[in-house]
Formats: sequence, C-alpha cells, structure tokens
Amino acid sequence: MKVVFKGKAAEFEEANGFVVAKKFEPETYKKFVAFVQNGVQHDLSEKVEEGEIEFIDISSREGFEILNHSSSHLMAQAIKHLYPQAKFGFGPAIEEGFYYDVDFGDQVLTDKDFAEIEAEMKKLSKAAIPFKRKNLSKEEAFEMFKDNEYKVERISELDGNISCYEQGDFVDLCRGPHVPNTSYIKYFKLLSLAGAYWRGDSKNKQLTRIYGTSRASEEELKEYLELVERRKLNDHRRLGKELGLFMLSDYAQGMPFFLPNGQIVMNELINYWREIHARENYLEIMTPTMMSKELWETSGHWAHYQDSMYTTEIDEKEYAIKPMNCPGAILAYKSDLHSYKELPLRLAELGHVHRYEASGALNGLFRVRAFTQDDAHIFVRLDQVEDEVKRIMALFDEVYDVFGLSYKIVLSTRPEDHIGEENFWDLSEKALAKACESSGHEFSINEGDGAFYGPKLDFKLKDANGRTWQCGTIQLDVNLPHRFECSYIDEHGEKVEPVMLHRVVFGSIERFIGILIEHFGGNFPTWLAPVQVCLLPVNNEAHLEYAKEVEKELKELGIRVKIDDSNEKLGYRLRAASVKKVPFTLVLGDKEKENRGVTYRKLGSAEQIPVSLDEFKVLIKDIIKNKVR
RNA sequence: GCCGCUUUAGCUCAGUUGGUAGAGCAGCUGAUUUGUAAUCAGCCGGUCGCAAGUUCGAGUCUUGUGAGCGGCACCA
Repeated sequence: MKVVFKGKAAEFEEANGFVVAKKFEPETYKKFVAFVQNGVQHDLSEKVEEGEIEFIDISSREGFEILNHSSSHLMAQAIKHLYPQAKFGFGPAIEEGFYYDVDFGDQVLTDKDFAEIEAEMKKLSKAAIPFKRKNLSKEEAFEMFKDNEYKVERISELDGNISCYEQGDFVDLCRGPHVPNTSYIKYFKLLSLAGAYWRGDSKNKQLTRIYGTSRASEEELKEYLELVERRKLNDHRRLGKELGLFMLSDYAQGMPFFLPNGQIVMNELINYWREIHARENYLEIMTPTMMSKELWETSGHWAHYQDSMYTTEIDEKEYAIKPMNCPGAILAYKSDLHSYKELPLRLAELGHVHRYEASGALNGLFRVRAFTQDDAHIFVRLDQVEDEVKRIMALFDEVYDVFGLSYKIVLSTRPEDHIGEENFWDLSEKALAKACESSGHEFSINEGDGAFYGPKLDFKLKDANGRTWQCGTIQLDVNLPHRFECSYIDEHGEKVEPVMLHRVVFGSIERFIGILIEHFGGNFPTWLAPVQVCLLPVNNEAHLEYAKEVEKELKELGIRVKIDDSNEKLGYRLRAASVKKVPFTLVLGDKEKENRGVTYRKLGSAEQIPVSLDEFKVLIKDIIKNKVR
C-alpha cells in the first residue's frame, strides 16, 4: 500500500507538498522514520507524532485527487516534449480522473495521438522525476510564465506568494500538493478529447481538453475501464433500441418517438401520476400547444426566452409553440373568479412542450426538443407557500421512493436576466430555503441558475454514467401572476394577487423514463414492464391450449402476457424472454396442465417455483399493486 | 452552436495498399415437438448517411452536408 503524507507544517510545505512512504503498515506508522522527500531521506517521525503531517492512502479520495492532479502535470510535461508550442490552461483532478486544457496553436490533435503522449508519459514516469515546490513572488511568476497568456491571466488574479511545481524540465503554476515523484504515476490512460472554452466562456478561445484517468494500481485501472464498458450496457439509448421502447429519427431531430413498449411504460407512469395527484387534490387541465405572440409578450417569454421557442404564423399572426405550460395554466386560472377558500388551487397538466435546444446538447431521452412535463401550477396565498412546498417535497419523496431513486436538491437563485423586483426575489429564495430546512431536506445553492421569473429547487438524479439530470423542480413565482393580473378574493372581499408555484415531479416524462431505464438496467419492475408474463408451452401440440387458457385468465386481470409458441426448444425461449427482460416466465407442460398450475421463474433467477394458477394470480396482482421493485 | 470522433443489412460489427460488399444475431421457409439461457438446414436482406470531386475504377482518397457519440457552452 502506498501512503501519501500530507504536510501541514509550513516549512514542510515549502520544501515539498508531499512525501510518500514506500512500504507503509498503518499499525506501525509511528515507527516509520524514513521518507522520500525530493529524493532525500528524512526523518519525519517527530512531525508525524506532533500531527504536523498526516498520511493519505493513495487509494483514498484525497489520494486519488493528488495522484490525478499530478498525472495532469505529467501529461502536460509529455505534451510539452512532443508539442513544444503547446500552452497550458487549467489541469485539475476531477471526479473520475483528470484533464488538461491545452492550446496547441494551429495543430489539430486527435485521439490517435494519445498513444504517443502516453508513451512519453511512461518514459517520464520511469525516470522518477521529483515534484519540487517553489514559491515565487508575483513578479517572478509573471517572468516565468510570460509566454503563456493563460497562466499570466491567472497569476494576475493571485495575491502574495505564488507557488509552482517543477518536475525536471517542466514547471507549472500550481497550488499542489503532488506525489513526490513521477514514478508514482504508473497506471493511467488518456480517454478522450474535447473542445473547452477558456474559463468556460463561449466568447473565449476554445482549447483542446484531454481527459485521462490515473489509478493507484493496475487492477484499479482495469476495474475502472471495465466499469466504463459496463455502463454502456445500461445506456438507455442502447436499451431503448433493444427493448423497442423509443426511437429517434432524422426527420425530427431531438424529438423522440415512443414505440409500443415504451408507450406502455409512459402510460403506466401517467396512470400512477394521475392516481396520486387526484389524491393530493390536483385538478387536471389541458392547454393549447400554440398560442399567439401577445401571450408570450405578457409572460416575458418573448423577451427572455425567444431563442428557444419555435414560432409559426397563422392568418398573418405570429404564434409560438409552448416551451412551458405556465401561461396556459394562468389563462385557465383566470377563466373564473377565485375565493381565498379555494387556495391552494392546484392545476395539473401533462403538457407537451417544444424547445429549440442547441444541437450539441441533445442526448437520447435526456435532452430533447419535445417532451412532456408532468406540470402543475399551484396558486397559493403567501402564507401558504412554505407548507405547500413541503407538501410537494413529501410527494416527490414518495414518488422517487417507489423507484428507489435518490436525488440531490439544488436551490437556484436569480439569474442575471430576471424579471420582477429584488425584494420579491429575496423573499422567494428565502421561502424555498426555509421549506427545505424545516422539512429536513439538505440542499446546495447554485447562484444565478433560477428561471427568469423565479427561484427554484431542482431535484437532480444520476444516470448510469454518474451524470446528473434535473428531474423534479419547484419554482416560486410572483412575477407571472402579477403580469397576468391574477387575483383571488380575500376574506375582506379585496382582490389579492396569489403566489404561483410551478412544479414537476418526473420533470420531463421522457427524461425520467431514460433515468428509469438506466436505473433498472432495462429490468423494469413488473408494474412498468411492457410484457409482464411470458408463457412457454413445453410442447405446442400438447400444451398450447392450456397456455391460451392461462393467457386468458391473466389478461382478465389486466396483466400484459405473451405466449411464445415459436418452434424453439424451451431453453431458447427462456433465453429469449430473459433477453427481452420479461419479469415472469411461466413454463406450462404436462404437470402444470394436469393440476391447473404454473411453474414460474423470475427474471435473473434460475429458481423454478411451481404454484397453482390461482396462487400465481394472487402473487402477481400483489406485486403489481404494490409496485414491487 | 463550438472542438474531436463515428456513420456499411432491422441490430452488433468485418471489409487489407482504391478493383463495384461479408459475418453473427434477428426475420422468413422447411425439418425437428422440444421440461429451464441459443436444434439443424435453406432463403431473404445493403444506391456502404447524403451530395459533389479526384480516378479507367471510390465503402476505401478529397471537399461540402445530415445525423449520432464524448465533452464545452447552453439547460431560461
């Protein structure tokens, strides 16, 4: 086991951020005295005892980051050797590895160049070049990096002493820490290439970002690369194709087609959604897909959202296809007078919206141009906001729990381009934070990421690759009700403006289905499975009739059942059912026919369970009703 | 939109230095009538994303363009 020692003592930091014990046993670390520091042996036992130095397992998260950060430096050194004109931007460790942003000038790099860079890195690794920390004054730093405008820009933002790390002929501006020398970086791989704007601003030059990953052992690297491969198996785009769930067509870029199997999943989700929303006293409405320009001008979308809207002309009048359902819901609200006694008034809508998303942003079902929001607009009095938000969060918890999904909450605050008065924003942001706090939901804050009309709580779920996608959201909005002059009559007979909450649980049903496909790896719980039961007559001549009888009885219970009477051996048909991820496979032969039984197998299990048909009916009804996962 | 890559049969993929396309699976047909993860045989199936160009000749090379993938920006 390799252990990195992190120095806390100032003089130690100055010498080098890190030293590493070569053969470390945790129980005996106090006895451990010899360290490699810049290639020199030092006795640091005293510093260990005094707690000035802490040890870090290179396989720990912190060790991982140090290793990968050092790897990005090593890669930069190798690149500098091969491409002397290269200028470097930022090169940090990230979740699963590291990257470095490089300006190669006019040269175009492709992933075919990785082999050469990796070979050079290996060479440098073998040389065991020590990482040496140096502290520079600002002037010295400017002088040292004067040929690199990116580093110069960064240095100009720093105060006081500026540290850099030197390994052989390569120096980089860096806070550290690093592994002691390049030989610690042995098990790495360059993974991909991407354009990335300098400092994340699309107005700036695009640099070449090279992603890689570095591990403490060959085994860990292999494991990681296998994990990357395994993730592909759960990719919803692949499973969606294999299981006949959805498709995409060049004729409608970014607008998914739901195929029969996928439509079943969607319909089941919608049934469930309607059920719980009826219970929670939501009233369902449906509003038009296209509405005229004036409406969007009133709502502010025309001014703040036009780039994302599809428009058309009807009878010489401009229309927009709705990118959101809110204005429609507001018109529905305004169709009648409302008493304070009616509030909270919850108008739900499964709204199919269209948004012109950048072509490069599109991604399977996760990022599309046409999708269905399981929307609701809730009109409340100001004093009802906190309770209602808590109530919505409880509903979210209930729903996500059914699928076994976990989420992270992010509070997004006012963006630069927002409408309405600042004090409303102050109040709204506080109200959302308070609702989270008082209901025991943890959240982080994303400054400036709110909607133009109000702040929001976003519920983010992870896909198979660990990327997060916003699904549920709760948005607080005083602006749209004001712009549309919404009102209710309070207990004194006065007209008062209500507050509006926008909220979606699934978010986009399409995206949510994508998440579910990956979450379950295509093995949907029985209540969602396109085909729930597959019937396999052992012999078509002798058992098909009984299979049809079983089919009829199960169908009467509303179960989605299919007979596989193809002329294949049982083994083949079992495998076929398993490939199609059917939750229950029932084998029907002489034994079963004789005593009105079935022998069932659950997906993923080889266990054969004989029961009577009546018992099976009770069992599967129960599993479906309870949404057993 | 930007950077890089990919694009060949319904699906997954081969196609060597340019000489007008192959496999497995799926599908269809026949034989087999099967008791727990692939029975055998035959057949069908491709303007090689699209459009130009170079060439005697292009799936292979060049340019343009569509779509997809990985990122970046975006996600109001």
